[in-house]
This record gives sequence, C-alpha cells and structure tokens, in this order.
Amino acid sequence: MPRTRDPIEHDATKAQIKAVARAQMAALGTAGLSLRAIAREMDVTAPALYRYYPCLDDLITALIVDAFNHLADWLEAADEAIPARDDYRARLIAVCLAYRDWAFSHPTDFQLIYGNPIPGYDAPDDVTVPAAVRTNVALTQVLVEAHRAGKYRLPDVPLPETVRETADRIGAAYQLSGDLVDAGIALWELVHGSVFLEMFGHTPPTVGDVQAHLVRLIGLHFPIDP
Amino acid sequence: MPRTRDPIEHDATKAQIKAVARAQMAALGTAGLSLRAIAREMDVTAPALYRYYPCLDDLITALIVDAFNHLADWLEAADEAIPARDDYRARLIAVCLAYRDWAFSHPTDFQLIYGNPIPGYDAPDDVTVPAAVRTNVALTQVLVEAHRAGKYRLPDVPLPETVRETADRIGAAYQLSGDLVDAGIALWELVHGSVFLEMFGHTPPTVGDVQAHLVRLIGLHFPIDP
DNA sequence: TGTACATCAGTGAACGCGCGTTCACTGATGTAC
DNA sequence: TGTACATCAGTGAACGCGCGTTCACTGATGTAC
Repeated sequence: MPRTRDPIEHDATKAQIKAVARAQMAALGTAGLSLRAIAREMDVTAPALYRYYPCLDDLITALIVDAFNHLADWLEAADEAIPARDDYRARLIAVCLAYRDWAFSHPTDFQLIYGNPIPGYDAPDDVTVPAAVRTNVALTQVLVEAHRAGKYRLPDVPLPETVRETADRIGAAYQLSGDLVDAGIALWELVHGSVFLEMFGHTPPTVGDVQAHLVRLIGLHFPIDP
Repeated sequence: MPRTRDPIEHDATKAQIKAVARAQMAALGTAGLSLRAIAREMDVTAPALYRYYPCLDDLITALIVDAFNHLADWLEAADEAIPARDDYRARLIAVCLAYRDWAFSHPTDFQLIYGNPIPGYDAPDDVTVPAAVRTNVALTQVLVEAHRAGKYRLPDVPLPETVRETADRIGAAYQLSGDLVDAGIALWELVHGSVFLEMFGHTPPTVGDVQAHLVRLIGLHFPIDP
C-alpha cells in the first residue's frame, strides 16, 4: 500500500552523488549532466539514485544552491581574512578577487549559476534566490561599511528617478540608501563582466594580467580613502 | 568513383537551415540544437541537411560567425546613426546601448557567442576570432576618437606594468596606446557584466531601470566633455 | 526534335548510442518478542 | 538465544524516446549531340 517512496536523507551518499555530478559537468558542460552517467561512475544502477533525488531536476537544484552558498561563504571568508577591519580598500579588493578566484577555481559551478540555463530545467526561485542574494550582499557590504566610516564617497551624480525608486525600496530592507544599493550592483557588474569575458576566452589576447587590470579598475571606479 | 560529396552552396537553403536552427535554440537553449529537429521543422529528412553542412559542428560554427558579425554590424550602425560625429558622449551611449539591445533582442545568439560553450563543440579559432574582434573594436572606437579630439581624458592612474606590456603590444597594431586599449576593455566589461547579470535574472529585483542605471555608470566611469 | 546521359537534392532504412523514469524484485540488516 | 518480521538500499529488465551519421537509392532536371 505505501507505494510512495520518500527520498531518503543519507547525507554522505547525497554528497557523493553531487561530487560525481560536479566532476561530470566539468567534463561535459553543465548541459551534459546525466543520472545514468553518474550511476555508472558510482558503480551503481541508475534507478538506485532515485532513492536520493526524486528526479534529475532536484539534483540540479541542489547543485545550484550549494554553489551559491559556497561562493557566498568564499567571499565572506575573504573579507574576514583581512585583519585590519578599517582597511576598506584592502577588504574591497579581497572580496572582488575572491569572486574572480572562485569563478576560476570552480568554473563549472560558476557557469551553472550564472551561465546559460540548462535546457529542460526550471529553477524553483524560493530555494535558489535566497542563496543567490548572499553574494550580492557580500559584495555590497564592504562599500556600505566604508561609506559609514566616511571613507567611500558615493558619486555625486544622482540616480535617475526610475532607478532610485526601486533601489530605495530594496535598500530600505537593509537600512541602505538606494545609492549604495546601486553602487553595489555596479561593482558586481564590473567584476562579473571581467570574469565572464575572461572565462570564455574573450579578454586574454588584449590584457595580459587581468587581475591587475581589474584591481586598478576597482580602485578607479570605487575610490576609498586610506 | 567520386564518392566524395562536397557540401553545396545553395545559399538560400543554408540561410533557411540557420534560421530554423536559431529558432530551435531559442526554444531549447544553445545545447538543444539538433539536426534531426531542424530537418523535421523543414519537412525534410535529416540526411538531406548533410548536403549543406557536413556535420552539426560546422552548422554551429556558421551560426557563431553570423552572430558575431551581426552584433558588430549592429554596433557600427548604432554609432553611425548619430549625426553629430563630434558628439562622442552620445555616440558612446549609443554603442553601449546597442550592445545591450542586441543581447536582449537576440538572446540566443548572445548566449551562443558569450555564454557556456556547447558540450561537444570546439570552435575553430581562425574563423570565429576575426569576427569576434570586431565587437571589441566597435566599442573602443568611440573612446579612441573622443580621445583624439581631446574630449576623453584617460584616467591618470597608470597601468600596472604587467598590463601595459600586452596592452601596448596589441594597441601598436592599431596605432593605439595601451591605456586606450585597456579603457576599451573596461568599458566592454562593464556593459557585458550588466547585460549578462540582467539576462539571467540576477539584477531585476534590485535595479528597476537597468538601462538608465547603465547609462549613468558609463557617464561616471568614462566621462566625455561636451 | 529526340534520345542518351550526367547531375544532384533528397529519401528511407539502418547503425549504435545514451537518455530519464517505472516497476516488481532481492537480499542484507536490524528490530521485537 | 532464537525466531519472525519489517525495513530499505540497490537490482535488472523494460518503456519509449531522440540523437548524429552512413549508405545505397530514386527521380526530377538539365545538357550534349
């Protein structure tokens, strides 16, 4: 009678499945993920995996959430690793370079969360969005603290009305001005663009040392007093 | 005896194949492309397509080259559409917004050239790179002309040695300083990052009017005298 | 004008492959009495 | 200490599917004499 088979919670096995899945994505691209291939690699039959993930999409969701959280942890750790908490300039660079480092040390995870969506897959926002937001917060946080300490001056060009409106509303939830929210996004866009172009080979011929190039840009566009 | 079947050059049919391929990618993602599905859509058997493209990869290459060239044409047209050739500020905004417009009006092509690589596919550099470079040139061009006219002042923070080296070398081919080459890349990174984050739904909740946000940023970071 | 021939776009069957998912099952392990 | 039973991770066969590519072929069209 109880024909339902609730997914079980053997965390070790689930972790192993995810590890193999990540390795497989690294080899074949994010769209190359396949339950049967994972099972093969684990020396197990494909149906066995259905005890852990009710379907392929659920596994993908788990991988995405993991990746978002791992990136956010990584950024937070990079910030906290700077001992002089009032050296906002160093902290800003550290966080941005951590973003870049993570992307290049986990290219598959990076493509999974920020690249082309996987063909048949539809991400459940309620699970992925909260994890995704953490990255944005981590990047903005240093600007916020530097601003509070009076060391980061916001650009004196006002936000367009249409931008200010939403930015203020979002910022309110964190007691932030729309200007700071917008600056955080701008920072993210710059770093993300640099990383994405480099990752797929669009920058290398022109810029030798992309990291140094990026550090200079951050200093130029988000100037922080010593 | 002549068992070889050289691919034929019926341009109209090739164009139709590519059009159907693009539609299919739009529906199923860049990794969802399939010769059989294209044939089905065209009311033709799959082997018939082999008269036009010797294999699937060659079709993908054709789509990529087309996309790069189309984007570059689009950018150049946007620049040329500004009648006041010495209004560099307007031209810069026009080109950058054209990049954004193209990405959103041709999302599949955009993902095809700048997103995750297609699993089994390996792009032949000799064909794709020249087409890809045109975009970079189009974006940099306005900065270059504005600089020559004395209206765009390069940042007075010098390039790091490691960056200057390559940038100078590349720039030499176009009679450009490394600083200008680097500025062109920086502009591209900013615009690209903004577009990419927005395209996959990472910006919308925080910035209402992304276009206005981007225009302001370009003005801030690449200031051009009137 | 009529015949013989070459060209060649497209066909249809077949190849061997991998995929996600279902289903009834086995067989080891642990628990209750 | 020994028996009866429940649990449940994993199996193996099967479903129906789509894929890229090959091959020998057909049949309409155009050309040469």
